[in-house]
Amino acid sequence: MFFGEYQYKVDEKGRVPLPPKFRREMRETVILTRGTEKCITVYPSAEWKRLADTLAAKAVTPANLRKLNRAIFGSAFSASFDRQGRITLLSPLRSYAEIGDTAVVVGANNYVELWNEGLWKAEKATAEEQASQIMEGLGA
Amino acid sequence: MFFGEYQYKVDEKGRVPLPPKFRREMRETVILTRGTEKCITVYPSAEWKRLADTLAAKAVTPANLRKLNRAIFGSAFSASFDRQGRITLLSPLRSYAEIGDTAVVVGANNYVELWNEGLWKAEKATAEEQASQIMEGLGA
DNA sequence: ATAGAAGTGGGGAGAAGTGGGGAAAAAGGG
DNA sequence: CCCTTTTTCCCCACTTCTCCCCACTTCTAT
Repeated sequence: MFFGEYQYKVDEKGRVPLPPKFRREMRETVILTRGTEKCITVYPSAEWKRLADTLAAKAVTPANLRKLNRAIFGSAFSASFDRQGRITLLSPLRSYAEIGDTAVVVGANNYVELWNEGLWKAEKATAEEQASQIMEGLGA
Repeated sequence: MFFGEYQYKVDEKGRVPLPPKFRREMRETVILTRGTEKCITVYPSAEWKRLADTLAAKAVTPANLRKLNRAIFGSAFSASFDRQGRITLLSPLRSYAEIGDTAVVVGANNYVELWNEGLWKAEKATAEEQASQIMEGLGA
């Protein structure tokens, strides 16, 4: 389970450390994809396989499945940790998420997201608002 | 069950003791999050898991679930007790709750809150006022 | 009065964050 | 086809911070 929010520097080579707690849950290799929102999503490879299978099972026609495959696997990249616990972000992903020399690493249960600092602030504000509304509804 | 109000010093390293009675109910690890009001909320890990599950179950769409995940998991941090019964507050949480060199520890049934002294006084005043109004309404 | 528990403070070992260098592989041009 | 240039990947080194342990003081209860 991934949780917490951490800020790291991205060096000139596009390397970003992940928090030690996260590394321990990600054996060696991870999968990076474009998030639906403007961020990079990081999956442990086991979780990624599970997700891919689930999606494939939902495709109703072969043509549909091929399209899905292209979308899913086409924009996925694998990355592995160097001895310092960093992964290297490929430039297409990095520019998509608008990540410059700073990245925010966010744990989201069974996956991890990488955000541009400003974009994350905005997203976080709306996310917390929704959450607190739900909590009100729970009578908590 | 947590109740009572205690005042402790926060040392330079951000460490705060919790009352011995509280420690006994929190085995080793606790979860710290940003409170809805300006404070830090401390959950026993089991309690937090229950809360997280309850919230996540309220999601109606995948997009909604992602947002909730960010709010729930993104602002949660784990902490454990040192041999003196203290936990260390991470600076993002600490600055959010405006906790300097003093913290008020408040028991609130199944969780615990950490407050800035002044903010707590203000909150307490309004809380007591509202509570008595509510009790009137209940005929208690 | 004394013993135990709790509050408070500081120091040291180890881990984590950050930046740079060099070898191997890949790409491109002659 | 070979040589040159560039890029990628991996390893190393330095600094900072975190975590864990120890010590002292204060309070409480017997």
